[in-house]
Amino acid sequence: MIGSLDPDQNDLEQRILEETRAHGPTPEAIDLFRDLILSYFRAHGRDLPWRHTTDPYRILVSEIMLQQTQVERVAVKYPEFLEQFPDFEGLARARRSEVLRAWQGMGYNRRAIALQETARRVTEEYGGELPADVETLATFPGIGKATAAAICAYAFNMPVVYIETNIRRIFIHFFFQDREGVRDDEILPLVERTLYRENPREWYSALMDYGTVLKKRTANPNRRSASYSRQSRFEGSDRQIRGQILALVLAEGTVTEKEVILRLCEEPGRVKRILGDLAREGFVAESEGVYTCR
DNA sequence: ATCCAGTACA
DNA sequence: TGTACTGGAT
Repeated sequence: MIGSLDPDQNDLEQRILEETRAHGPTPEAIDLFRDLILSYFRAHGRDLPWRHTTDPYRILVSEIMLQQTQVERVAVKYPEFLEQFPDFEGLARARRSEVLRAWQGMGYNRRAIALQETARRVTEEYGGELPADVETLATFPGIGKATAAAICAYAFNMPVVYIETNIRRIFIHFFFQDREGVRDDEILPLVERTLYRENPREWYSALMDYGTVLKKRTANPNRRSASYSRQSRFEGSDRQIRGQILALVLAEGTVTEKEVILRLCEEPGRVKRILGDLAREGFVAESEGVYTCR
């Protein structure tokens, strides 16, 4: 049963909360915390497609997909995408329109362009081998500090220290119980101290799963993060229009600006502007008033 | 309404 | 430091 803790895990959680509340992140609290996260994972860890591989390409694809997209949706797209684009070379030489088509439904379509660009650079500049260090990985488009570190943990089992939303939620819950405005630079030393160095890959998988159950049981602790901010409305946004235009181009193959304006029922000036944005960002190419996606 | 294994750019 | 980016689930 997802979202439930065994009685002994529930007990562990209470002891950690009491210990940190009374004395802060003591060595004892750190030990109990590590026990809890690992015992939960070993009893209830999720069986996810990207946990059956350590292939750097496959880990990269999973991490890019998982940026701001729910696990359940990625779990559906991921195997399909890998079947169509099985390795760096296959993705590098694919048509952009095919990559975007395969990405449809995931959102944040620019990730697909960035991922293909990364695949091309890996094949052309790195002999088809994904570099195994955080600094180099962060030079690729669409790969920032968090994704670079995650790749190092999952593909290369390196003891990296990083923060993303599940990690943030867990550490705020356990170690910053009565705090507001918790900054990431306050959390990072605790990520470092708690890291299970015997197996970073298992440790970070375990953190992801505990973060997920915690979300189900508590008011989101991330609202007490300094980096928390609400996101803007989607309905009626440029983002929505962008998605609609791209879907139209992918469906039709080629469209004129006039056709796009006609089909969208939006302010013509707005549609023109967004179409221009999409062209600049490489989603579509314009030639003599006709837009296509190669 | 909220928010999801964030990144890039102003 | 703040904001745009996508779309679906709850």
